[in-house]
Amino acid sequence: MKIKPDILKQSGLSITESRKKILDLFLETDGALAHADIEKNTSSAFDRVTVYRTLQTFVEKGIIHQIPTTDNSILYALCKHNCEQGHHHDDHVHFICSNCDKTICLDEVTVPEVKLPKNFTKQQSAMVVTGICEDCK
Amino acid sequence: MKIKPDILKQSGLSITESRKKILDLFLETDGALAHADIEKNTSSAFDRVTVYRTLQTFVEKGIIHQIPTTDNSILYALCKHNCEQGHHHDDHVHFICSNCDKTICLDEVTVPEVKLPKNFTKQQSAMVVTGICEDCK
DNA sequence: GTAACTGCAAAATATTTGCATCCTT
DNA sequence: AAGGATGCAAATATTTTGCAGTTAC
Repeated sequence: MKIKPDILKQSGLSITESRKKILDLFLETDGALAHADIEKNTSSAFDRVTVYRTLQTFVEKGIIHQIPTTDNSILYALCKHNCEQGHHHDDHVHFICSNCDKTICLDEVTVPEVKLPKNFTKQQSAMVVTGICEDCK
Repeated sequence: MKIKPDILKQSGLSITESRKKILDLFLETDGALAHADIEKNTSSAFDRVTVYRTLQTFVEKGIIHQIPTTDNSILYALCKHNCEQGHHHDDHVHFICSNCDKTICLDEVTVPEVKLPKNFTKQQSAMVVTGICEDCK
């Protein structure tokens, strides 16, 4: 596993308490986190605004990516593969367990290609599968 | 095209001004609408709260479905096929144009099946493709 | 007439912005 | 020391809830 300071340094970010802590959370969580989860798990160690700004920065730098949800929230998960700044490559499937509500990145499952209608050009695609995860089985 | 009152009646909803107008909007829009779009396009003819409640009701009754987005909002689109109350079958791909920002339901493109890891069970799946649409080509 | 629906007011939440201060480099 | 990052306060925006009045059937 990569060491936190490295990840931050590689992205040209200064190494601060909040960034280390939030990054930690992602590294030790096997799944996606919502803004609320982060506030909860850091027990308000720092300002809500800082969380907003940190997440935004991490997305911009390609450290985490956003997962679309259907409930007026955004989930964030670590970019495990070759995401560069401003250019994400998270073509894996996201799985949301309808029992435990966890969101899991299925890194080994690639989003399949689809044939788009004529005159449509694809840039990115995302896929979210809902169901029962291995732990709740 | 189905006639509005029918859609409402079939869902066991009373036919009211707001429901007709919002349903109208969906019928004449070839694409998805966000809560904000609806408020805009009905020029505040009725309360914001009514829009929230109407959308919620429509989703419950299987008249519209939600499209996941990555920007803290929910998009809604008409269910064109066999959606029943409490049970959606919108296995088509959604396309978001990064130029004009419109979201289009590609009804003819079905979400492909993916092989999930052992012990994962699928209930539903959704797919969102970003790119350039036919109009912006 | 009754149940369902709407509008208004207000509460609860969530997000953004500006600025002074503090920390990292 | 300089630039970037944080915390605080406050402005906005969004969503939810309760209730009284209205409408559809």
